[in-house]
Amino acid sequence: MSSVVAPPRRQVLRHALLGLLAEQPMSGYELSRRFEASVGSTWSAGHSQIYPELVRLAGEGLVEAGEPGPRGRKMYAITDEGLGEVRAWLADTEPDRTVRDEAALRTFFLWLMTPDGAREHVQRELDAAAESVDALKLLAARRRPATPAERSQRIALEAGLRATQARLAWARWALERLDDQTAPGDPAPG
Amino acid sequence: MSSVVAPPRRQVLRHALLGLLAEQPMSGYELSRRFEASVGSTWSAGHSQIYPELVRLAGEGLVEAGEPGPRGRKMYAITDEGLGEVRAWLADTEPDRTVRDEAALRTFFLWLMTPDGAREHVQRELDAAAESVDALKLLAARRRPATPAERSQRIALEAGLRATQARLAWARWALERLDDQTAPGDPAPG
DNA sequence: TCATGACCAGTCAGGTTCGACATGTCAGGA
DNA sequence: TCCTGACATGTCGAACCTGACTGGTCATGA
Repeated sequence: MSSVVAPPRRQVLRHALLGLLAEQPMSGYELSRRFEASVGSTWSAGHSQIYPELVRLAGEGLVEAGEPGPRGRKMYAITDEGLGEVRAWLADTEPDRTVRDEAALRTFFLWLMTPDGAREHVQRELDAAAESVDALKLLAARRRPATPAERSQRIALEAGLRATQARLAWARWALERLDDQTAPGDPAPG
Repeated sequence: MSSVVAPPRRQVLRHALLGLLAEQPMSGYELSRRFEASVGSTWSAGHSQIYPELVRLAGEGLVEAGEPGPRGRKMYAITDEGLGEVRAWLADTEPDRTVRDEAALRTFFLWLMTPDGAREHVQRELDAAAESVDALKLLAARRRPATPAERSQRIALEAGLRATQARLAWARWALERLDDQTAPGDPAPG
């Protein structure tokens, strides 16, 4: 019955771009920096992925490209159709809840490391989390959000902050545990 | 000076497979189920990725394939070289700390959803987190870990549990916040 | 004047991942 | 006996993603 030509994949990137453009028109360069700074904790994309995607999006009428400006800069604005597309994606499709986190994966293999290597791994996790917590707190403490978009971002930021704080607490806990394991077993109970 | 032929990429999958095989020999099928059940919260791979990778690994002498058994089942065992390879990966390479999490990404675009849609999104996050917390707690409460591998897995599990609990708490917080936003603004202070 | 570094846009090869398709075995129940 | 569902392995095309390379503008300061 159906001669399905193209089984569409997830296309998270394009919808993320549309979502960012829904806030305000931006150039590809700006988009790529925003991607890192704003949604970077949940998704990532280099400019080599973003530029071609913007061209595709423009070809489909989901965004509109302006004339090249100062340094060859091209501004992209979302169209009504594009806005409809993100909204439909958000409303009608379920997110893929599989998470990719290499650092966390490695923790499963702690036992393959030397005792020092294991401690080092967890310590690095701790450092990375601590740094990230500081950065997120700084972001969160900025001016209080004024627009709906900023309010959403504040809520999303809070998710990242809490997740990272949990990771930090975990790393401290894990370090203690590793030390206990290295220390002589079965100390006499009080 | 250097005519670098092949810039090696991350190859997380192969090392994850080696790590799982370091614990005990397994078939591809078992590996693919283990992948989901054990490290599934941090990485994912379908069998269509695992089978060819095992063949490559065998070709490089990092694992050894046994003769096909009962239902065509093939057991794979890690070799000394393979063990060296995972260990080197763990000790000498830094993890890529970029995380991919589509559900979290969507939260940045809460403002593009209808009020009901937004609440629904967060509610689903809450439900998913609650379910995941239950599952992880069940896993964590099993028998106390006996082998080094099990102890590592317990520590890794704890990371997942804490992260998920943080997500659950966040979802509750976010729901309240969304309700406040929908409610009439600026209630007179006490 | 020249060098640096941020800004800005792209292309391309090659590795990675996903979904669909294909094939077959074996145990248990209807 | 037939069916179902878990077991078990595999291929393939298309989409996705990364790193490296290319080419250019503009402001600042040495």
